[in-house]
Amino acid sequence: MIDIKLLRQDPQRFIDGAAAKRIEVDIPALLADEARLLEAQRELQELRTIQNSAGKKIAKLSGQEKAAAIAEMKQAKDRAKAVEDIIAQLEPKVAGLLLQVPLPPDPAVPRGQTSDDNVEVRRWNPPWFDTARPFAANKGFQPRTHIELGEMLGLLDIPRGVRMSGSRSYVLWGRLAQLHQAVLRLAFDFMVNQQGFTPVSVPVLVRDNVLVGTGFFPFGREQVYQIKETDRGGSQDLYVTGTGEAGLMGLHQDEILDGDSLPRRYVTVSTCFRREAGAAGKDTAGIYRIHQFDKVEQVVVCKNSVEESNKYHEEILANAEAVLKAFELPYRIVVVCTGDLGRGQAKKYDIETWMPSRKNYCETHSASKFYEFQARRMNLRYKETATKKNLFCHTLNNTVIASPRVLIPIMELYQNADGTITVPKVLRPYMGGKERIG
RNA sequence: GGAGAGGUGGCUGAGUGGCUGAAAGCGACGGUUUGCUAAACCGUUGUAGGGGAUCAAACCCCUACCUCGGGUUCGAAUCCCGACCUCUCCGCCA
Repeated sequence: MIDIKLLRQDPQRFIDGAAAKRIEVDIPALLADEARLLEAQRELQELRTIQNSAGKKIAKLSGQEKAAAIAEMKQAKDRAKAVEDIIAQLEPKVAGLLLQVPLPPDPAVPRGQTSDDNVEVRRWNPPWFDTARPFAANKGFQPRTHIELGEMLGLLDIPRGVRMSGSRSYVLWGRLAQLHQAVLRLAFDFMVNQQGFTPVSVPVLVRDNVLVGTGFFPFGREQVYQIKETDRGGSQDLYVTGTGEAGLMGLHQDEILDGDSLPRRYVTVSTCFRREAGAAGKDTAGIYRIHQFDKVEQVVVCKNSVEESNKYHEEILANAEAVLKAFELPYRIVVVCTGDLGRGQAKKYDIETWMPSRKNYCETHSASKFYEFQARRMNLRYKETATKKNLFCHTLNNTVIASPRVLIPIMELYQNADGTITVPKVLRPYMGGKERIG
């Protein structure tokens, strides 16, 4: 959520920002409604002042004087009632509209329409694989896809996954299931042991307000699995989170943190669920776009400072890169263009890892910077030590690793001519020393 | 699932219709005292919105908030209804 005061001061900035993000929102209507609401609130406040002072008088009066004062007070009450009705009508309207206003992108973010307009900032290759050359030139044989490899080895079982749970479901068997865990463990341990992030285990079942707070709702409702507890007498429905970010951000909802305790740097590993509504027919093969996966996610909650936000944005990006480098997977960083940015994001880096079967770099990570946007929705503040003022925090998040998607480049890049898969060196300690699968 | 009890400020806890944004204690912060520490003493100490003053802050005024929503009343932390949440006991299950 953006600051309504800033919107009043400089509406054009927000109108331009929404246009750059290709998001429709009627800002003039919002401002008009908000002005009417403010006026009504001011009037109500005046009426309350009258009521309050009259109330105190009445307590001291008696007889006819008292009766007269009471009659007068009744008038003020009736007028107040009318104004209250106006407020009751406008307030939800204004709040709903305000929730829709996007955070303007950083000025330096490249303007563009779709992900095709994202701008590459750098790429990295391990010594043994150059993405500029074909696979066969790098490894001396024609590659198989991760699906072919997985089926050949009997480790990736899509039919049984589909039988149990429908499309976009899968089963990992044996050493592939172990590799999946190894990837997560390494990433999690790296964040905790090397980077000093606080490990947290959070709910993946959350209430509506957590997802409104993180900015997924109200627009992402159809992407989220819903547990209809209200149908069976429950007080609230629950939602199954699509990322650990939700639980980590929800941690400090409605809190005022001690400024000296910032930044808070959290990491969690959680199973993530996504409906993938509207993605029918897209990426249907294999384990690229699936309904359930596991992800190590990092979140930073820092002070209300653009410099700090920028610093931690680079830091969480570097953390993810460090893990990919440890895996020796070729990747590139892109800056996501304005048209491809989410409503709440000021700037976003995607990390795209090379996938031979797709002959392209494909998104495996997404590092977002929100400034106050999420914190306002979450009502997440801190007390600044020097001024004792309560300020909204800044928040950022990034994937550390998401699996099984990252198993695609691992399987395909580490495959051997005979269809076996070499285990990346850093993962072997998590695989009981195993060097090769199959 | 059955039966009870209860939700007041950072915390503990008083308060059954106007003088209560809320006693008292604790904690925190500032100060005095002190060789240092501790103790003692004095003072300050919620949040949000609006208005005024100001270059800006400090500052001043108003309004709202005693879980939430409705109701009664001229007036509600206090009375009534509903919701939500917490705790205890029993049962059931992991």
